[in-house]
Amino acid sequence: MPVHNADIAAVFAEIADLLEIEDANPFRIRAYRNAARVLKDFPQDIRALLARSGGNLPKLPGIGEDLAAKIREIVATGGCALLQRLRGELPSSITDLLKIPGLGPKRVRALYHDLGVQTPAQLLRAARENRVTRLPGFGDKTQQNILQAIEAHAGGAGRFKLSVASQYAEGLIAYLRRIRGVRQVEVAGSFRRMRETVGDLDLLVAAADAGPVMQRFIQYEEVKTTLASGSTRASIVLRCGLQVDLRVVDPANYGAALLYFTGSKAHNIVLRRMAQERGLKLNEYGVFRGAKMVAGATEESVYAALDLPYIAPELREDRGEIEAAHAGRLPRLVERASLRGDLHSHTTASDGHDSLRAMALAARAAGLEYLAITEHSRRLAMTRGLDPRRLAKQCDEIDRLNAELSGITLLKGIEVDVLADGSLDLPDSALAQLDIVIAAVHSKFDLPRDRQTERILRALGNPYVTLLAHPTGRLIGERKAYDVDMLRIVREAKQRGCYLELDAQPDRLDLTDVHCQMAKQEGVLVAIDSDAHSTFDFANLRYGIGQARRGWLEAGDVLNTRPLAKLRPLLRRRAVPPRRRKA
DNA sequence: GCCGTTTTCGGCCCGACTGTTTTCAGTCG
Repeated sequence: MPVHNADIAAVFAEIADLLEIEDANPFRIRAYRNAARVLKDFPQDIRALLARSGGNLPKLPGIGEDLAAKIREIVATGGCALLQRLRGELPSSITDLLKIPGLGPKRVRALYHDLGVQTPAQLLRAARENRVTRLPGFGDKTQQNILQAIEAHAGGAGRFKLSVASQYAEGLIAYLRRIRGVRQVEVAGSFRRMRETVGDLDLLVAAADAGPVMQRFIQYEEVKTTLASGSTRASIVLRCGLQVDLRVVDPANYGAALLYFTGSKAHNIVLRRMAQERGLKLNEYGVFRGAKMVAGATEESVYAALDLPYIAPELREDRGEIEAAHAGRLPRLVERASLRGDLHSHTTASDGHDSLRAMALAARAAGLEYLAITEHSRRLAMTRGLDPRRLAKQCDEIDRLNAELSGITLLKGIEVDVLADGSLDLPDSALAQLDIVIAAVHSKFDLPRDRQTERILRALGNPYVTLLAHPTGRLIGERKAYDVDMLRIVREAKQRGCYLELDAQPDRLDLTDVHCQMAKQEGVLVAIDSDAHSTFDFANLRYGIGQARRGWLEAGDVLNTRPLAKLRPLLRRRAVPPRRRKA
């Protein structure tokens, strides 16, 4: 059973949970949580790394001798003696109780020791039988909140996709802006960091008088329940199940508050420590030397007080951005305005909703110079995928439209299916006439890792393939990524002169941020594509940009920031098989 | 458990809100 980075991270996360319930040293607990986070995001396969280096792990932040030994143990045995010991002392299922809002380690321990409660179901029964209130520190209200939280949890609120949360955020922002005295409104939190899903919305308002804002907020028409409501802070749950936290601050503190509520938590902790080292204190109101505030009105002022340049929200994950900022090596992140074209789109010829002409005009209106039309191929029958004859016909239509339209150039392409054995769904003769060939996996998601990887490597070996579409095939919250060795794929792409796609559909966002970083490190360009199936879908490019920025990509790392004249040679190089390229 | 221009010990981020208490522990972000 191969051990992946996520498996090691899961072991450390469970150890942290169990240690917390045992009331262990909080800094020891933090060390395990920190290690879990570092490993989960680590772009290279630790197991492979250990195998190559003869058991030597490179120095990772927050992982010292002891944790490195545990990583080796987990990779070698699939388990961890410490976790086994902890599970002997506490049932493993008890960590589920920690996920219930309102329950922390202290209460979970009391529930287990005094009532024998090990699972949410048992807790539900205990609360219904009125046994929870008998515990010291638990009152009627707490029992009631536990009941509600478990029932809400069963309803499966979970995390919301960024694009979905965005719809609710827009209505709320407009509502809050209309309140008298409100100067600024912004969504902070993971939403501002452009994470692919968000657990809640963190709204920040600048206003001299918080009272009216707090009052109006809990009166918002979509509020289902109010979880908390103080003088400057409140939490509500919308009817859709999305939790929204509001904080109102004075404009003088807005920057510090925005920084604080944007997070990530890990980023904030590092900043606070830096403040301490400089004899300062950083909190959500500002940077203080003693009682004197030295910064806080803007985020820039706070970073400057810590001798740092401004760090973009998408980078604030404590994945090296603070070190990079300190060394003056922050990336100049790609922006939506840098995109000159889009290399993946569909029309009514396959499963798109709009005509070739409509898509061309919409792309132009979205500020793009070129758009590749890349229908599905015949294998994907449910999308009415193209065969060579229909593909040739579409190429003729594209020629006619290109002659007619100005300000936009259509490129001839195909999103050709990669068959189970890695061969392609269309013959080379059909691919040879195109500007761009995108290879895509739409079937056989469950092949074992080696076969899935070999399949994709073989597809990249076809001399006409230029781009690998949505490389892991995941659908956020619906379908897991298929099991592939992404590093091998990235390196093969480099070798073959191919590129990887970041599909900007909010359901896909595939490549992930971590894989973007991997591609950059290996020197492989990424294409940020809408995969548009309608004229509206070009708006999704912003989510792709967000993901790319989280992956540290600069304009130069993105294929389709090139103007058409510079793009064509990059595509053409692949379109000519090496053996025919003689003088 | 990690870490080090305070270096092998003694630190380790900070404040709001709730509920159950009568001054604060627990939880959350």
